[in-house]
Amino acid sequence: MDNFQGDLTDVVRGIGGHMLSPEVSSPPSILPLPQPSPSDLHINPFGDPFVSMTDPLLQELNAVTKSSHFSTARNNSNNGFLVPKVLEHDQIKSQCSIFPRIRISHSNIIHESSPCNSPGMSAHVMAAAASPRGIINVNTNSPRNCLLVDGNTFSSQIQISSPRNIGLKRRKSQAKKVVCIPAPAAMNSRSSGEVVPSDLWAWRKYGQKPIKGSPFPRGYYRCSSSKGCSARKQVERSRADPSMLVITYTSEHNHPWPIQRNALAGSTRSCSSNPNFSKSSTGTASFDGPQNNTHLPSSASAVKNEQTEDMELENFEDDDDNKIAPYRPELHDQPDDFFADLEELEIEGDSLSMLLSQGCAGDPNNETIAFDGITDFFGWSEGNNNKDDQESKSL
DNA sequence: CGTTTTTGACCCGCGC
DNA sequence: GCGCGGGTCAAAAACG
Repeated sequence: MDNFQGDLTDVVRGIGGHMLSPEVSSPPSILPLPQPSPSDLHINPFGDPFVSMTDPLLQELNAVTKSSHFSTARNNSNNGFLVPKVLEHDQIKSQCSIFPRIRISHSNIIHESSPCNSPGMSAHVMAAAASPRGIINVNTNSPRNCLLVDGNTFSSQIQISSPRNIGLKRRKSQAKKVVCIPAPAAMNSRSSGEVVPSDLWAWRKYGQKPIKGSPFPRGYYRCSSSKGCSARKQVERSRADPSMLVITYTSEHNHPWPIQRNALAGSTRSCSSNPNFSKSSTGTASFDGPQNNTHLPSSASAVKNEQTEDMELENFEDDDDNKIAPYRPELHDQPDDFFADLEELEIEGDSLSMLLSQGCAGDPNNETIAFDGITDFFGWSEGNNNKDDQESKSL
């Protein structure tokens, strides 16, 4: 058996995202972010061609990065700014193993309050876009898009690789979106001690394979939110940096955000490990429906809309496999019980609620957004360990 | 009971 | 054509 089997089994419901083609042997080049239209500026900071299938959490992250200029005047210890440094695929090195706690100031600056001392840390977003050659290189100097940072600059590297790698056939030519995220161990873990980043989509694991050359196995997940949904994702640890998780999204969701997470039984194995997935009185995971989607900080939901717009700018059409009608998430106004639900979350110690209460929900008066909610939401905060530990013990 | 996870087997693409 | 490696299937087990 594979000694590492447990490493990825728990990594699921993960972050939505950005892509990059793992098929590309050489590190993808860094792309300049497309210049968004004024209206887009609030939505798709990364110019993610897969926005239509991005998970809300990532979108939120995008929103954050977008709304901020990712300045990195400070990066050490406590006051360093958030540094969503996007590294080259498989070249992720020396990043914090833990997603930094992020704070968004009113001045559009993201602060990093994590112990991470690496200027580049956090969201490693790699986007793969269609390119005739597989890799597109673009550099964005736009303060808005480019999270340019070097030294103490903030680096947000967006990697774009073509979904259709030359020579690859159907299966391998599918457009892929790769997201690289920190994968702190022992967080949100199950018996295996693996991290379980969560998102609003319901993912069902359908396979796991050891990958040659990598000590870590790759987990295969498909969307279980809707039957017939072709959305899939692969989760594996970065070879270069085991502390990082590489999530590859394939295909798009052909349905709106799940109204309810179907899983009530088996899913709780992973879902329950995340305290942020509070259960409703009916036992339904809190982040499971369109309404719940809107429960995300406004930055997230707001982003969703416009990202969809940007999506059309990207190239999915070059691959037959991509001829999926762009998924257009239905954004709803905050439901009446929106804040009621938030309270529920807060009661359960959900940092997400804190995040919302601190301004992410769109309160312009709040100067700082405790982005801790993101990490907690993803189950990346150390606080989640407790529950996980408990769960582990029970297993 | 319904759903997910686990895991060995099978299928497929690719390089030789 | 063959072997390798990656991706998927599907049955059994686990879970609430």
